[in-house]
Parts: sequence; structure tokens; C-alpha cells
Amino acid sequence: MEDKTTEIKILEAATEVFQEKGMYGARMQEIADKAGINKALLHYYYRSKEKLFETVFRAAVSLMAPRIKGIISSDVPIFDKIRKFTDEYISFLSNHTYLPAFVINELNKNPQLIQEIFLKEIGSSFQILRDDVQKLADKGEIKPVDIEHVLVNMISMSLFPIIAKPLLKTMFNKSEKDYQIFLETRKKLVADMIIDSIKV
Amino acid sequence: MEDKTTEIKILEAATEVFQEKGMYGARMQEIADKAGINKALLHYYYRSKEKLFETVFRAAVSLMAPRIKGIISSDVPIFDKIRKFTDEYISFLSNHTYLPAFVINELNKNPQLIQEIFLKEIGSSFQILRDDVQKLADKGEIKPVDIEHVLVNMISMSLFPIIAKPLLKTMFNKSEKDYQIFLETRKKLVADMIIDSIKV
DNA sequence: ACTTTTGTTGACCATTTGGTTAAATTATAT
DNA sequence: ATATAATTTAACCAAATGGTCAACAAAAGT
Repeated sequence: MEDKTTEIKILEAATEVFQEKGMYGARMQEIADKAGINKALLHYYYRSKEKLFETVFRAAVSLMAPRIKGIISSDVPIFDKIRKFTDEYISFLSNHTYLPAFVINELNKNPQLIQEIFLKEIGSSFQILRDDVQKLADKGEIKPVDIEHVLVNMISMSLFPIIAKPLLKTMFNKSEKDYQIFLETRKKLVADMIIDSIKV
Repeated sequence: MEDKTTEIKILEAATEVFQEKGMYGARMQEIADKAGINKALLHYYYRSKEKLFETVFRAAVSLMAPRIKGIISSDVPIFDKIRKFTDEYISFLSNHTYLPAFVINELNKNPQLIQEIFLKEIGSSFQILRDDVQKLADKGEIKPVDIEHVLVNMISMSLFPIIAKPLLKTMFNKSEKDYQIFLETRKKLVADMIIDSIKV
């Protein structure tokens, strides 16, 4: 933490605070304290709170989105793609618990940010997936499903248990460790469900 | 809007603002303006911002939770229960788009609130469901599934498309109306998937 | 009629907050 | 060495914010 450049230290501290408190709840002073620097330095590197937030937010999206993109546009059989997705995405999110709630929440509060940021990250790869699925359906290798629903189902079942973790943890009376196991189990379970829903 | 009691007007205005901006982002002045009253009146009826927020939050949970509870603990065959859930819950949430993101988000930021509020609302009915499913599995009428996963799957696929609406709307390039149709379609689709995953 | 309680307001206050500035310190180049 | 540029800080500021208070108005008891 010591030899890191100030700019990085700020970004890390800001990420923590913003993800925990959100754009409005975050305090510049808290970020400065957490980064171990003077508040004025924040403004020296990132001109305003908004600028800093946007940087953090873009970084968060850039951390989440390419993984979806990379997996769904990789050149492997579709069933493998699905298994790979649930496996890697649930793993990744387990280690970044705050991320999805942060992104989705800020997206709700500031919808116009999406067009620019999110589409650029994901956009194109979705078309590819759509075409792939169409071809497979034509060849009779899978059911002629609506890819939008399949994708939403898969993302829902992978992401929601992370977003609603505190709720579900309490609801099912699970310890932190038990919840991790619960998530681990879902990797295969979700993939199986999705595959079952599209295989002929 | 005119003949409503001041207290109600405040609560409605506060609900709007809190759901849109969150606890931190909400401004007492904005709530007062939206309610068409003086800011001091807010403090006359609800002593502090925190108090007001908690009232709004509890009301939101009380709006969401009993519906889950009512459906899953009703005395109808399990498959009907599932169809009823997806149908009614997606309908309800379509008319209260902000609700789930609001509840889940605040729950993430303030986890200790859950124990008290959420468990009281949901808690018991979950045990009933668990027992029901166990019995059905013993009788061989459904697979011996893990009810926790089934429930999470069902809630995930119903709730997530509401929470991530702005994201998915952009991603799939859908108009407001198209998105409503998309959600409408999901009612049956989700129920079918859940039922398929547990039927023998 | 009038007293008391309840509801409502405008003006005000202390604190917090994002942001600035001028000066000091450190690094870099000449 | 020294001038120049980059980094860091303490002190400060204006605006915003949650909250209060004294006074006024309306309702409700009596």
C-alpha cells in the first residue's frame, strides 16, 4: 500500500467508499482519509467528486462487462459456454460482492450513463451470440429459444444471489462460509437449468 | 392529492424521493416541496430524516414481503403456487419498479436492519414451504430438490429483470412498452422453468 | 366566547460538504 | 547548484443541509 502511486491509492480508496456508500453517501473526506492523503489532493488528481465517481464507475463496469463479453463470444460449443459463464462469473462476483449492487444501483439512479458506457462494453458481442443461437436452432441442435430470455435467466440466477446476499443470508440463516458453499453449488445447478431449458 | 392528510402526503412524497435517490441522496427540502409543505412540518410529523426514512423503508418491505409470504404459504398445489407467484409478483413489481432496487440496495448498506424487519415479515412462512416440499418429495410427486435453490431461482428470475431494467432495456434496445411485454412473457416462462426443474 | 391543543410557517442556526488557494515541499531538468 | 515543474498540505470559503424556534392560524374542547 505504501509504494503505490498516489493516484492509485486514491482510486482504490474511492472505489471502496463509493461501492459501500454510493455516489451520494460517499464523502470526499473519508476517501482522503482512507487513502492517507489530504483532501485537496483528491481535487488535484480528479477534479471533482463527479469526475472521481465516474472514473470509479467506469472501472467497475470495465471489470464486470468484458467477462460477460469474453465468455459469450468465445469460440466454444454453446453448452460449454454456459457452464463456463456460471462457473467463472459466480466465482468472480463472489470475490467482488459489492460490485453488481453498485453498478446496478447507480445505473438505476443515472440511466443516461448507460448508453455510453455499458453499450460500448457489451453491445456487439450480444449480436454475435444471437446469431450463434439462431444457427444452432436452425440446425436443430437446440430448441428455437428466445435468446434474450435465456440470457436474462442465466444472468439473473448468477447475479441476484450476490446482490441480495445479505437478505438471503439472513433468510436462510447461513454463515458466511455456508453462503459461499451455497453459491458454489449454484454454479453447476444454474448451468444445468439453462442447458435443460434449451436442449432438444 | 388535495384532500389527503398532510401525514400521508409527506409519506408519499418521501417514498418517491427516497426510492429515487436513496437515503443519502434524498433531500428533506425536496420531499417538503413535493409534498407542498414547509420543511419544518416534516420534522413535526417525523422527527428526523432517519425516522422518516425508516418509516418509508418499512412500508416498502411490508408491501413486498407479505406478497411472497401470502403466495408461498397459501394452500394450493405447489405447481399452482409457482404459477401464481411468477404471475402476481411480476405484475406487482412492474407497477412498483423502484421498489426492489430500493429495498435491496438499502439492505446492502444497512444489513443490521434485516434481522428485525425482514425476518419478521417472511421468516415463518419459509419453514412451512420447506416442510411442504419435503413431504411432496417423500411422496415422490416432485424431485427431492433443495428448496433454497428453487426459491432463489424463482425470485431471481422474477426480480432481477425489474432491478436491472434500465440496463436490460438498453442492452436489448427495447422501448418501455416492449419491455413490459418482455416481462409479461416471463411470467409463464419462469414458472415453466421452475416447474420443469422439480417435476419428476 | 375563550382557552387549549394541533397544525403550519418563515426565519434562523450549526454543521457538513465539495471545492479553492496560497504557500511549502519534493522531484526534475539544466 | 539552481531554476522549473510537479506534488502535497493547512487553512479557508461559500453553499447546502438537517434541524430548531418563536410566532401565527386553525380546530377542538369547554
